[in-house]
Amino acid sequence: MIERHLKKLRQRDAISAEEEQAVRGLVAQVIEQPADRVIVREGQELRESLLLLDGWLARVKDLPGGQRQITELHVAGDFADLHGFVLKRLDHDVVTITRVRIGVVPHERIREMTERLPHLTRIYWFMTNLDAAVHREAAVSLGRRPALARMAHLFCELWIRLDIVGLTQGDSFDFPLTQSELAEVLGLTAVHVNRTLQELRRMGLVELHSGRLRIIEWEALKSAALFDESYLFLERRQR
Amino acid sequence: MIERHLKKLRQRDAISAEEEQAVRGLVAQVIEQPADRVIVREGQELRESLLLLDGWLARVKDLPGGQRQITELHVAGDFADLHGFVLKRLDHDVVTITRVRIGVVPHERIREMTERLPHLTRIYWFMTNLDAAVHREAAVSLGRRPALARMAHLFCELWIRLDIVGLTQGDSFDFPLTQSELAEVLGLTAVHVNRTLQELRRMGLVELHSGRLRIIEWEALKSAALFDESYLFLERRQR
DNA sequence: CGCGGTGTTGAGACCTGTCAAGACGTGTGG
DNA sequence: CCACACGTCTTGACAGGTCTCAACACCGCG
Repeated sequence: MIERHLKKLRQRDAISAEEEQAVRGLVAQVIEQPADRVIVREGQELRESLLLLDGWLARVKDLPGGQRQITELHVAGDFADLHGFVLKRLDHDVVTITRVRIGVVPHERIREMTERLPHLTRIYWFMTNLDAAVHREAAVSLGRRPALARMAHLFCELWIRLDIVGLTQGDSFDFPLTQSELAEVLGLTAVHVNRTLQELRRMGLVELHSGRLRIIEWEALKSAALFDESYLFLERRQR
Repeated sequence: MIERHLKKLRQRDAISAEEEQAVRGLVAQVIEQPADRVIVREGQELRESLLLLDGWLARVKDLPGGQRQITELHVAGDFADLHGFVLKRLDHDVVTITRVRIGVVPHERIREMTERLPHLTRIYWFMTNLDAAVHREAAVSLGRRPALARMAHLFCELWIRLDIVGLTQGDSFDFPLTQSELAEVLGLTAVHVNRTLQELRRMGLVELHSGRLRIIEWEALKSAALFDESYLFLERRQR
């Protein structure tokens, strides 16, 4: 199941046999968690990071007053809080969206990797920077794109990210978020998410029901979103 | 002038004499650039990163249609595009706000550092993750905070970041952005920035004229912004 | 003295939010 | 098997924050 993670790495750079061994050796144990659980709390002292093997996670920032902003969604293959390795605590919670399987990676092992494998270290450094690039694109969405384009953009991004790790089937994929959770990602209210979703459906671009998202018109969806995938750094090259 | 950069590092972890030497050795040359110049273009192949020694930079993402989102502001001491070292190209432009002095750091030297100095490498890894934490806080602002709080929050953040590197004087600091540029940071229009600024002034929280921002009521400004500095990771600890 | 960039103001439109109620669906217990 | 409960989704009416467009004021600079 760590295969998905390796796929994600190999999409961006070559991984040697020795490095692959090191990656496989990172996971100390595999645990499961049910849906709707806080699994890492903001500020908590960290000794390990979480490699998501299966299911969906979200990174959530709370505001006094009960509002929340989901700053990133994570799917199988993502290192959800690798940044915690150097930050030592997080500025947000990590919560489960669905039931998940997680590989627990002790910081001790990552640290050992940084002492021994500089190239692999640079790849993981790259991965946290890719994460930041996704944040920046989200900032553009939140700052400048109207609701419809914002939602369309998210769907495009998720399609590509899931496709890399083999989690799309034909023109659709599992999409377990409720409309309220979607609203927390998009910086909208649940009511407006509902109406925007209907609009996307009425335009014949996507369909979403019972936890499954179908992209009907990929090209039209992309242009509604003004989507340009270059911020996902899909090219493979020496890092 | 690289002292400001060292200050910023030392705020977060101890730097040994050997590491300090390495940091000083990163800069190959110092160049100057006038205001309002694009100095790194999105997508451009990178062989060096830019350490800002003096002045202000912005990282800008363009949308087809001419809209722009500034995803981060940089002040003296910031490594503006350290993430470019592993990304190899940027997903945004880097532009000058003011006249700047910049230390040019060849990637070759950073790479050499990653092979030889794992602890310093982790510190720089930390710095790019700090950058991402600032992005996340910006996402909360853009997604959830109304204009007034959003602007107040930015002013609080800048005050702290400038204070770390010794660029505040009393209750004020140089703030060279035009209202249009401020709008590009905040995801607002210039007109609304103007009105919001008047509101903050009318409330007696800040004053801004001729490129200088004065914070009149720090506590009131913080609470108007719901500002909590913990996302800036100001504590010093082993990384 | 005129010009271009910047800042300011007003009126009206529009997108998104708020509040409230009801529909739907699925799991639970009687 | 039905009744109910709870979360989720949907809908309507209305409010409000922010945008758009347009005009004008201000100011430093050539």
